[in-house]
This record gives sequence, structure tokens and C-alpha cells, in this order.
Amino acid sequence: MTTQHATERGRLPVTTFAVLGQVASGPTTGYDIKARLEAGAAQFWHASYSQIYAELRRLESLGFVAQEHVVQADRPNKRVYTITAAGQDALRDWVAEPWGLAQLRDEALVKLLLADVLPASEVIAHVEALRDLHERRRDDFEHRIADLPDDSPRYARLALRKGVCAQAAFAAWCTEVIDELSAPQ
Amino acid sequence: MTTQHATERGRLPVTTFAVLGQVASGPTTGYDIKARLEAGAAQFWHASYSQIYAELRRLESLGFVAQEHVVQADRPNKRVYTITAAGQDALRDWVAEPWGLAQLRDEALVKLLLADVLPASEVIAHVEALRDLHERRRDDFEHRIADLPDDSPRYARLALRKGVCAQAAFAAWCTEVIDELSAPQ
DNA sequence: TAACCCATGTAACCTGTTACATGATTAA
DNA sequence: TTAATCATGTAACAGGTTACATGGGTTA
Repeated sequence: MTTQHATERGRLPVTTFAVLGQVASGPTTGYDIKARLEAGAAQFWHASYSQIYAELRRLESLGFVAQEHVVQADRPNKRVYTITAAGQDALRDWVAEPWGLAQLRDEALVKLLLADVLPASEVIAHVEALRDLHERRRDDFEHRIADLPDDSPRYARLALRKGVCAQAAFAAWCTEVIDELSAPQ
Repeated sequence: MTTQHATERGRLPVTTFAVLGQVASGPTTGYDIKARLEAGAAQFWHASYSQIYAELRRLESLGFVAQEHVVQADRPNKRVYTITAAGQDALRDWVAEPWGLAQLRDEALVKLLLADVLPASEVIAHVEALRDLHERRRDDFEHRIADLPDDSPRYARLALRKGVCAQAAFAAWCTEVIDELSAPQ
């Protein structure tokens, strides 16, 4: 009854698989994973160096990746990780599990629910600023799609499309709020 | 240089203000805050009992709420919290700060980015299931709006509208994905 | 000469969840 | 009699961020 450590834990966090997924696309280092994440999936899920290195150690202890220590002369030594067969299975199993709703923790909505401490004009100003943010973020997603290389996986574009859709919807909602608050009560 | 504890910390988490906001609308207990949160703001931000009680202690140490210990005969004793003038100021200041984007951590998108480990037909099935979830969640938000009492604050309705908009947009995105994956590549 | 890239890691900390403990009253 | 409501709290843990430490090579 002392399994304790890693072998049989209930459910690994998403971050673990985000990292494993990067290793799956070819041998890499923690440092490189961070860069690739930042360029791609980090729009929806990001991780710090500390965490990436910790996840790699966990993945290794689970037997999902294998490490090779590469000594370099002109640069710092590095640990190159490669996915194992067990890792590939685990990754596939995880992706094959039901896909859940994104949970949102929306600070702006908490503020809106408390907004009666402010005059309506100020609330409107805040929502207008928020709409700007949403629109800029939407544009950012659109540019990322436009900049996508032709050979990039089709799922990358679809994922970015979700960003576009979400930001556009939020911007439209802002307009709705502004209109309603501006109209005579 | 040993301020250390509470007085001068940089930025309090949203949860703190979600709790403070509940106290602001009238003297309450931790237990009651949980119930009110669950009925309202919890759609966008929820907290466990443990955390609510911890936040109340923090708010008290900050001087934002005052506690009165009420001894009851037939029920457990309770601590009734009331917001202070300093608390009201802090709450207003927080709401008056710029309203930021909701950050999303979207597990389904991480899975989509790794979806090439599955056959397209399975991906489609997952996205169809996800669309169902989004549509049910959207309906749930709509019902909450319909069930809103007439005297409820106008901001409550607008907040729930954001839920409707977001879920509808996500469902539409699912359809887009399904169509694209179904079409001959 | 300064800043940046490569590359890894530790330690401290904060946020938040889960499990556990207690216990009387009331409604099904 | 079972479950729910009221009511608070502790302890352990998991996930995650930030700050710090190290250090050579390259580019501006």
C-alpha cells in the first residue's frame, strides 16, 4: 500500500501532457520546449521553465521520456529528452479521453458584478477599454493565422481560430453591455 | 523592512475581492458567502469553504471587515462579518482598476494541437461531444437569465449574457472544426 | 561593454483543492 | 432513520510563479 510516488497516480495535469506533446514531436531540451510552447500552445496553456524542468523529471520517472546527457564544449551541457513507447501510449490515451470545457476565471466579470460601487459612466469606460483589449487580441490571433507556414499542421490553424472566435464574441458582448448601460434605464 | 504580513502586499487575488464583495452587500458568515457565491458569481469564479474562511481572516487582518462572534443556542455559533469603511475603499479601488482579459486555460485546445495521434474520425467525435457540452452550458446560462428575479441587479444579467455569448461562440467554432475535418482535405 | 542566447536548476512562496473532524437541529 | 442545513476550521497536498544562482559564447 505504499505506491506513493508516480506510478499509479490518478490524473496527471494538462501541463504534463503539453510538455510530453512537445517531446513527442522530436528530441528536445527543456529550454527548447519553453520556446516552442511560447510560439504555439502557449496561447492557451503556458508554463514556466521551473515547471517544464519539473515535468520532464516527472515524465522520466514515469518512463514516458528518456534522457540523454549531452556534454557541450562551447555551450552549457544539456539534457535531450526523447519520448518512449510508453510515453506515446500515454499521450494517445490522454488525447483520446473526453475533451472538457475550458474553465474560465474571469476577473472582469467579478468586477462587473460589483460594479454598482462605481458610477455607470466609469463602468462604461472600463468596458470600452476591455473591448479594445479583446479586439487587439483577436487581431493578434488573426495575424498568427496569417503568419502560419504553409506546412504547419492543420490543427494549429483551427486552434487559433478558437481564439479569434472567442475574442470576437467577447468584444461583441462588450458592445452589448455598453449599449445597455448607455440606454436610458 | 519587515512588513511581511498583510498590510502592504502588492496585489491581492481576485478571490479576496469576490469574498469582500459579498460582505459588502450585507453582514454575513463564511457559510452564507459560499452559498451566495454559488448562486451568482461562482459561474465565473468559485471558492471552497476553506478558502473563504481563510480570506475572511485575511480581510479582517487587513481591517477590511470586522467580525462579531454570535453565540447561538440551537445552531452552531457563527462569525458575522461586516465591511468597514477601509474595506469599502479597497473594494472600490479594486473595481476601479483596469479590467483585464480573462485568461483561459483550455485543455481541449491542447488536445487539439496533439490530435494527430488520433484518426480524424475520432477527433470529429470528440469535437461533436464538446459542442454538446457547450450548447448545454449555453442553455444553462439562458435559463439562469430567465430565472433571474425582477429586482436583481442589472449587472447580474449582463454577466450571465457573457456566458451565453462565450458558449455560443465556442459551439459555433466546434461546427467550423467539424466541417473542416469532414471536408475532403 | 552591454545585452542576449543557451541551459539547468533550487528555494520560497502563494493559490487553491480535498479530506477530515465536529455536532446539533430539522425535514423527508 | 436518513439526509440535509447550519457552521467553522485544520492539515496535507498539488499546481504554479518568482526570484535567485551559474556561466561561457555571441552579437550589437
